[in-house]
Amino acid sequence: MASNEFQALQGMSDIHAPEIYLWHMIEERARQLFSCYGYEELRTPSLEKLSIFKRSIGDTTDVVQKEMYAFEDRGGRELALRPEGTAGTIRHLAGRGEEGQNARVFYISPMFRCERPQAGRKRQFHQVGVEDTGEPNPLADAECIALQQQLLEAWGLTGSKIQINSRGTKEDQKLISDNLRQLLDEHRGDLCDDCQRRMDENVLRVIDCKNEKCKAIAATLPEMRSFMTQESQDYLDTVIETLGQMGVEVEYDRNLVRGLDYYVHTVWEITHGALGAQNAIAGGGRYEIALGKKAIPGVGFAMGIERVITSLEACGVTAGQFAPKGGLWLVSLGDEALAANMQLARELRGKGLRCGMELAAKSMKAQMRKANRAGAEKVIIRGEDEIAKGTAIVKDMEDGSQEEMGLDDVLRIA
RNA sequence: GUGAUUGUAGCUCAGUUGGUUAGAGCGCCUGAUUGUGGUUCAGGAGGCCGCGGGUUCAAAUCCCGUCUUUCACCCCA
Repeated sequence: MASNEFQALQGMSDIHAPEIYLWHMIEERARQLFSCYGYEELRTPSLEKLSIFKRSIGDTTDVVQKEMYAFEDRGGRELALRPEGTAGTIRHLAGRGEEGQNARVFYISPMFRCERPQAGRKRQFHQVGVEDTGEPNPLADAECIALQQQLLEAWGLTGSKIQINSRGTKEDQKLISDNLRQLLDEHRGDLCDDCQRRMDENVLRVIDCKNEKCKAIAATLPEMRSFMTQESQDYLDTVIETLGQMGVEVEYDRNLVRGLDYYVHTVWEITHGALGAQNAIAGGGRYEIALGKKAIPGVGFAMGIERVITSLEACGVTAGQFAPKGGLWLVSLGDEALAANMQLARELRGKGLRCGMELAAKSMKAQMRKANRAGAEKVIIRGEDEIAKGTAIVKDMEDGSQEEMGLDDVLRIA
């Protein structure tokens, strides 16, 4: 049915079986691993004040300027659907005072960005992310990256690559920007239009521009880290060294900067070859976010579930592997048996068993076909004859053998 | 937001230079002697040809608009 009437909005999709079983696996394993690291789940509203995003993500970023679903509600309040999870999480933690300054929380939630859809880019997409608040500490950054790596392993994802870099402190960033602006000034005319704009708004973005000319110019510049204090450089080295000791392989990328304003020090990105142009399955970094007077420092990451799924499929991990299978199927013959079997099914299901049955009077053949299609391991046949005798026939769908037995025995076997 | 691309049965797709009742495979339903699935055989149901206009004696097919799909730019997870 290709009619628009029944279609979800552009760039949004209904997630249904069997794919949903992959989602379940992803979410279950994430919750389990996060718990091992002492993270607790946080569910914040999808809708927030627009100002929350402007202040944390950055007023001039593309995400805020042209990708958000922002609107006025009936009371004239400026609101926006969250384009990412960190802002709302920090809003929540900031309200918890001291407790929020040293917290570990994770979320698994839908995010919204009003962009043109393409491979790996939906208007409603889903992220699993964590935030670990606390004063800057390279070990915390390393642990966060290691956790992320372990999560990928738990999902069965292989072939991903972690790239890491540092943006330095806020003070370093001023120095870096000033220096870059000065060095780039003579090349200004050779830069692409976007980068000419970025020169004033956010010079750092010039460094990771994909335009060939810009790339060539960027290659002539000194590494970003060379403009940072020794302390900041040591910070990055410690993160990388610690990860090495933990057996987590990362690749230093001198041009990685990432687009959101709140990042300081460590930033990283995980990419996977199975993806298209949008090849990042995850991104993360250390940040400092000031919603009130006091900035909240922390480190965190977010992973795009849809992109993880694409990558998993390339690794041979499919939804079918996690779909429920087996179970029982109850076959009834005659109205009386149908009514009696409703009660039997209720009992079996109450014991935690998967048990299907046909609720309309259908031929035995039709019921058997359904049982087969449902992948039932055993079929319990209980028609009028069996009810009169107080028995049921249990048939093994694998080898076709069957046996008539008392109802009590049926319950015991099931 | 820009550029390209797609839309025909539940699914995957055919459909000749516009020309009769729009097809296939898979799936679904019903049968092949009484109450037994998968394989086989026979039969059957199921389409506003995305939607709205237009051209024409005639449109799934040509033109315009619109929505949608996919991909890239841009941006990011």
